[in-house]
Amino acid sequence: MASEAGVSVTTVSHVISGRRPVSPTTRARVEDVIRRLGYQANPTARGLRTRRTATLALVVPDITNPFNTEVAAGMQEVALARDYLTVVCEAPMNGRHLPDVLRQLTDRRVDGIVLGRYGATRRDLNRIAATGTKLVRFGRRLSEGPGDVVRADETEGTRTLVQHLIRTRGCRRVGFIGGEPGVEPGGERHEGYRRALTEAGLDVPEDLVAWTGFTREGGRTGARSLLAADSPPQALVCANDLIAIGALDVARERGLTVPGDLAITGYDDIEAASLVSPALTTVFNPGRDMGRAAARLLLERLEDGEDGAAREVILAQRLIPRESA
Amino acid sequence: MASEAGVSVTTVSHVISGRRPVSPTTRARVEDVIRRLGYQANPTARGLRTRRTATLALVVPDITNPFNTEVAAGMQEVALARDYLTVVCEAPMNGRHLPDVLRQLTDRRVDGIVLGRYGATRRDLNRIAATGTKLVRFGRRLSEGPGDVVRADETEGTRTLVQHLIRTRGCRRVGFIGGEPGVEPGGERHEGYRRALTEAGLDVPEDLVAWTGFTREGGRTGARSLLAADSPPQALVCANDLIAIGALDVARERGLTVPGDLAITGYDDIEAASLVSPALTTVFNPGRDMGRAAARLLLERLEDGEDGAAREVILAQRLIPRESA
DNA sequence: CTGAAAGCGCTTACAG
DNA sequence: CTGAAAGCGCTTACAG
Repeated sequence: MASEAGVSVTTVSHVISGRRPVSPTTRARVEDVIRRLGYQANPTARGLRTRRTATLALVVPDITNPFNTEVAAGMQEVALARDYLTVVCEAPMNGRHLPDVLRQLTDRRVDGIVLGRYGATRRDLNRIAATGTKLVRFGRRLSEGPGDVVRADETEGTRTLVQHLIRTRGCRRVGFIGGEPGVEPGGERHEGYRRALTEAGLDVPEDLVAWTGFTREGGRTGARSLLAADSPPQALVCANDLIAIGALDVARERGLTVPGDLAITGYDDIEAASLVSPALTTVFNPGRDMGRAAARLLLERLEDGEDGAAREVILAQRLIPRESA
Repeated sequence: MASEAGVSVTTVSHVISGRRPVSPTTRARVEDVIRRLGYQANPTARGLRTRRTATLALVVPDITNPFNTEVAAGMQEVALARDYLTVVCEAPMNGRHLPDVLRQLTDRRVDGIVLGRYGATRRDLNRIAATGTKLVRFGRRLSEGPGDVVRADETEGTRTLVQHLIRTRGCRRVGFIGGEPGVEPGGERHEGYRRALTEAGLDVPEDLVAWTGFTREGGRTGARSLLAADSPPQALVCANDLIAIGALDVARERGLTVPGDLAITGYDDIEAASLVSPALTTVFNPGRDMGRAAARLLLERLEDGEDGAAREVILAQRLIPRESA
């Protein structure tokens, strides 16, 4: 390549990187040969020298979860534009695969890791940090370890949803079906529900809150129990879409029209949310935006000389009004 | 590392690779230091020498499609066991991003590419082959270009599904709603439908076949038109789950019970298939198995000295009997 | 059974 | 404005 253009490899390197001035004529000649030969610097050799691999990794508990793939797509979108490759790795929750996968990644010298999952221990995080690999975590607070943080505002998302419910349907008795007790993001979503009711001057009816599980079955159980209350709810705010689909089942079995007799809301906007009948009013979790934000945080530290304190980016969620509320 | 153990880097390299005998004592000493230091050979340096990167790439039109992520998970499962990394890249169908993404991948010297999408031109394929990168394609015939092929037997899958329908529900008038005319895998699925009817000694009712689109709306249109036939169908075989969900909508709007008045089947087993009411009887596309098979084909050529002619692996599909038929 | 040395293809001080 | 050379950390012929 260098000999083709009649210059040294040094010069070729510099016209590609732009790290030092090259005379216009030389530059033109080299660029011409580059184009003609379709030359592309060997990333492996470059990586050996620079100790950079130009790759970002996303680690998730389940690569099959659509939210996670949205995150991956968002990361790839910004990474590709900066000539970084995005790799997605699955580290199933069961059996603590996470340390192994993280090790694989740091051994391969990826430049940055996005931990799109819960369940990393402080030790896992510290080990990553120790290798110098840049880190972004999802969903947890900044204080809980090294690395930048990206998260969605679940509380605000639920608050907006419940406001919509109150405004459009005029409900006054509003119930809540959470997931497993104590498991996030159930708590944050419950908090948003409380806040919206309080702000609207409504009671927060303790008899209309059920904690079951983040599943369709949990929704059925929860809905049956809340519908049995002395003064049954006009609306059911469900902590995720699966719960809401279970609540829909119960409404159908009771012959209740939705949203006429009973309004129902979900959360997450999984594919099925728009496929059930009536289609679910829900909140879309901005996975793609979170992926974008995470990649940007990484790239700023990797390429733009950012070296300040850890940062936390909180993204707004988007209300998806459909038929069920 | 080498100095720690009091041996040359040559020896360290050989105890790791096992490519030449090392005396038991030396080996033990080196292995001890490796363990103590948590030493791991730098893959970048190794790659520069061996011209191998120990990475496999999966290219898909839409990383968000659950089928594609299943494929990725299957690839990763077998790749990880052989210390290969799997990277997933999205090349959207619109705008011909594919050549760029492919170029990125070959520039990075990935060892193998799995093309999990339709729409690659002969030229794209030849370009990959020219770089020496191993290639596996999905869903097209062997004769259509270089590389090994993995595909699911869609015709057989539909045949099994329709046999099930006939056997369990005793239907004699069975309709078919396809996707866009001429677009695969609609044709293969239609073929399986025809075969099952013929084998059961039933008519293939030309007036009960509609070609619409692979969407819920397509299903609605198709179902309305077939239900208007002089002698309406007892069952509707739909070319995918979305179409079946649309058919379900129409059954509900007409007050038909499913499967009592009308049996309905889907194809693919998307998440929503088990979430709608009644749950869809459908066929599961073995994405994970296809990913596994693809990675194995690649690894055989990369690591096991396989250098024979192109191979085609055809995987069976799995019937998922649920409520709708 | 083991080691010294070349070389993979870059980047980057150093020199001019 | 440009080039010769060192060096990134391995693997692998070559030599003993």
